Amino acid sequence: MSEDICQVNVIHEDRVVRANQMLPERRQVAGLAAVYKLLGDQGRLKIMLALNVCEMCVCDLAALLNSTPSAISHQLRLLRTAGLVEARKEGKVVYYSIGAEFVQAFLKAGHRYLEVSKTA
Amino acid sequence: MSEDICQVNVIHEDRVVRANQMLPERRQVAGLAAVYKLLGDQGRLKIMLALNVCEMCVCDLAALLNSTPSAISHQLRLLRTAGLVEARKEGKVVYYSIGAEFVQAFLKAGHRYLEVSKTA
DNA sequence: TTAACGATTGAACGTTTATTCATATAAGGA
DNA sequence: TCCTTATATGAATAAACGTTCAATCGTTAA
Repeated sequence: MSEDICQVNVIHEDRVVRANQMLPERRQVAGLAAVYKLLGDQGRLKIMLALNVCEMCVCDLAALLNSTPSAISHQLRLLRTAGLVEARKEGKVVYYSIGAEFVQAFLKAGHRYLEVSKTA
Repeated sequence: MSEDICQVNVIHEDRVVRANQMLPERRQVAGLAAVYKLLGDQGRLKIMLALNVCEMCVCDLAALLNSTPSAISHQLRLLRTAGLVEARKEGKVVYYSIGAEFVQAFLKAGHRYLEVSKTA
């Protein structure tokens, strides 16, 4: 009867140890995954790509995505909470724009992917 | 009684038109979102970060993620179908590694994010 | 003040998704 | 051959997710 908690039979312990040392902390991986997840929805990704062109209000985005202001607003709240977009209010209208510089690095990686997948 | 199919009141039609022209085709946005979505899970992201260090077998990854070979195998199948990883069989052991160059651009964007979020 | 509009919110619904468990395949060693 | 090990797979369950609908808030114009 083994005392191991983990039943997995590690084949290459050296690799596991090395990878484990290279991995960011749990919290950081979680934060990074959260960003990817937000970009991993077609609607939200379109929003981000659109805001990368120019700032827009909720109605504009709803028209662009052929969706409803309510649905868009829900998505924007998620993006805003994560700091991916920021809001600016002008009268009744709320304008949204890209919220942090690092976001563009993600979108740039996306564009590279699109070029590759085009030629393939 | 309006004939508009879309009930949304577009405020800045010029912006909507411009953003619409800049957006990639529907299929491409979908493909890109699919990649982000795959990276948007903590487990899969860890797998990708680990494979970016060195190739590993299913058992190694299971040990690293403190998970089961079955769960890992399911995730690897998704990553493999999307071309994010590739498999190499050697005897009973299957070694997985990063499947395409563009993947590294995504992970690099991720690292930039981690640096920013550290200082913040 | 009232009405109209842009935006937000909360609850409910249906769908998608990750994990688990049991089973199956495939390869090596006894 | 039979048993063990490394993966893979399918079905089932529970959690997470996106959209919808109805209601609400805040602002501007009448």
